[in-house]
Amino acid sequence: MKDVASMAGVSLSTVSRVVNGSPPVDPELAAKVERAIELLGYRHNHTAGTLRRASGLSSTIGLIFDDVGNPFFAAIHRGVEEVARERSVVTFAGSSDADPERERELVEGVLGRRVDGLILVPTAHDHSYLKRDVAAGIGLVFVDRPPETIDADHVLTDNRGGARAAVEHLRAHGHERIAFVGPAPNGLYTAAERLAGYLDAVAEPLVVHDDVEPLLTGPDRPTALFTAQNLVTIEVLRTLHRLGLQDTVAHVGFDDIVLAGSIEPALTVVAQDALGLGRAAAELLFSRLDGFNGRARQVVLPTRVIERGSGELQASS
Amino acid sequence: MKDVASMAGVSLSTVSRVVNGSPPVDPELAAKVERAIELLGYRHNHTAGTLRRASGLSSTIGLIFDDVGNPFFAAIHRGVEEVARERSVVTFAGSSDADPERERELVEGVLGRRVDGLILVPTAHDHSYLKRDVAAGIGLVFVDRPPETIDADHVLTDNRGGARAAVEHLRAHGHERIAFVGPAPNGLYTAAERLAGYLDAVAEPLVVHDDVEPLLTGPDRPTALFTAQNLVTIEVLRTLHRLGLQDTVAHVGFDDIVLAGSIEPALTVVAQDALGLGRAAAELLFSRLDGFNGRARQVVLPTRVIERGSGELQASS
DNA sequence: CTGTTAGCGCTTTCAG
DNA sequence: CTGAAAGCGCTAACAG
Repeated sequence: MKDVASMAGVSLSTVSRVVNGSPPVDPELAAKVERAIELLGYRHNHTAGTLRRASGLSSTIGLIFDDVGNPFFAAIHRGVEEVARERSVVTFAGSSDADPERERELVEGVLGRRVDGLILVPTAHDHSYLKRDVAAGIGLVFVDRPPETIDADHVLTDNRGGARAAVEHLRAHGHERIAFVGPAPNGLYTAAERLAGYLDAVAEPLVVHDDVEPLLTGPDRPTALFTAQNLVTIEVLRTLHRLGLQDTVAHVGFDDIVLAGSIEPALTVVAQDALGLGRAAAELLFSRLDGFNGRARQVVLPTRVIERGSGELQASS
Repeated sequence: MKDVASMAGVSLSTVSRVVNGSPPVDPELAAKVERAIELLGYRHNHTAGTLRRASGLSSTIGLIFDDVGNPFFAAIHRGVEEVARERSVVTFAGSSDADPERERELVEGVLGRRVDGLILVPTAHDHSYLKRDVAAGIGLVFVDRPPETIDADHVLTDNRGGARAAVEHLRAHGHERIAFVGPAPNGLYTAAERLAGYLDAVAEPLVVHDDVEPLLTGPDRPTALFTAQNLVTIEVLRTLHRLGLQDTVAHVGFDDIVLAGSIEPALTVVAQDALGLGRAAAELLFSRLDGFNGRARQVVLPTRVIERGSGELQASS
C-alpha cells in the first residue's frame, strides 16, 4: 500500500480512501491510484483493516455443522451464503462430527479469526462460554436445534408438527396401526421432537428403534410406517422392498430424498426447508450485527407433506 | 493481551510465548498467565498474529465451488476439511454459481482475507490473474476441472475412463445399440470428457441431449442407455418408468445416487470419489505450503462400476 | 479534499 | 529464560 501511495504520488490515507470507496477523493487522484494498484498487482489486506477499523467488523462469519458434507447441512450453508453474499460477507464452515470437543475447537478457531458472528448447529449441551463473546458484540444464532444454556436467537424446523402431520396423513387414509421407526433415543433434539409429534397423533404407540423386519413379518403387522429420519427411511425402504410389502404397508418418511419420486410406489414425505433454515439464521444474525438488541428470538419453519403414493395407500381392513 | 500480561505480572512477550506454546518459558509463569487468561476470558486474536508473524501464514484456506449446497461439492469440501483439520487449518467456502464474475469476487474476497491457499472448482476460463498470488506464495489447486491459463496442481476424476467403462460394461452384456444421454454441450470439461469416453467405446454413436422419450418410443430403440450426469440420470429414470421400459432397456448412470439401490431394477452406476477429490486437493495444497516447489502435478482418480441390476440386463436379441 | 500521525493486537529480534 | 521495542498493513482522527 505504501508502494501504491508513492507510485501514485499520494499519501496512504488517499489510497485507503479509494480502496474503501470513501467519497471525498478527487477523481483524478483516484484514477492514478487505481492505475498504481493495477500495475503493482496490489491486493488489499482486509484483515489488517479489520484490526484498525472502528467497527472491528471482519465481514466474515463462521458456520459449524455436524458435517459439511451432509446434504442437509450443505443446504443450510447455501441458505446462509445467499444472504451473506449480499453483504459481501464470507463464510467459514466446519464439521463438528457431533463431537462436543471438536465443536469447541472449531468455535475457538473461528472466533480467534475474528468472525463477526457464528451460526451453530449445536452438538454440545453447554454453550455458556459464549456469553462473553456475545457480550463483546459477536452475533450468535443456533440452527436446527435450540441452545440449552445460553439465551440466543435460533431457527428450527417444526419437527413435532411435521411428525404429527405425517401420522395424521396416514390416519386420514384409514390407518390406525401406525408404527414409528426412528433412531434409538440419542438425546438429539430433532429425534425427540419427531417422536413426540408421533405420540401426539397416534392412539396406540408402536415404536421401533432397530430392525423393522420382525415387526413386519410378525403377527399383527402395522398397516403404516412413519420413518423419522433420512437414513432410517432408506433402510426401511430396502426392507419393505425385500419383503415385497411396499404396496401393502403405507409409508411416510421425514425429509425428502432424491429419487423418492422414482421408486414404486413413490415415497410420500414430510419435507423440511433446509435452505430456509439457513436464510432465516443469517437474517437473525445480521439483524443483530445491524444493532438489533432485543431478547432472543425463535423462528420455527413449517414442514410440508409431499404426497407421492406410499402415504396414500389405504389401510386394508 | 496487555491486560493478561499485567494481571500475570509478566510482559507481552511472555504471554505471546505461552499462547503460542513457544518452549522457553518458566512453568510457574506460564501457569500464572493461563490463570489470567481464564479469568479475563481472553481470546487470542489469531488474525493480528498473522499480520506480524514471520511466515505470514493464517492457517486458513479458501474453497470455491459451483454450489456449496450441491452434495457432490459438499463431499469435496468434507474431504478437504478432513486433511485441513489435522493442521488446524480452517476453511472458507463459497459458491460461484458457475458465474465467472462471481467466482472472481469470491477469489478476491478470500485472498483479501489472507488465506494461505485456494482450492477452486473453476468456472472462469482465465485464471492468469492468480499468477501473482502464486508467485507471492499462495497455494493454488484446481479440483474436478483442470486450469486452462495457469499452470497449477489439479485433481480430476477419470471422467473419460469412467464413461468408457460404463459403455464397455453394457457391451459386455450384449448391447450394441447404446445411447448417450447427457447435458447439451456446455463447454464443461467433465461433460466433454464423458462424451469422449462414450465415443471411445461405442461403434455407432447415438447421442441425445434433451428428451429421450422420442428415442425410446421411436423405431430402432437403443437397447441400453448411458446417462452422463446426475440430474439427467434422474430424469431418464422417470421417463423409463413412465414408459414401463425399466426392465427392457439397460441403464448405467454416471455418479451414484441415494436410493439407487432401492428402485426396481436397482441402478448400476459409475461412481466417482468426491471425498477423495477433496482429500487429494488438500494434500497437494499443503505440500506446496510445506515448501514443495516442483512443477504442477495432476492427480486423476479412478471411477468404480457398481453393479446393481439395471446395467446387467441382457440385450434382447 | 489531502496528508500526518497514532495505534489496532500481536510476534519477533535483540539485550539482558 | 524474560522484557523492551519495533513494526506487520491498515484506518481514523485531526489539522491543514
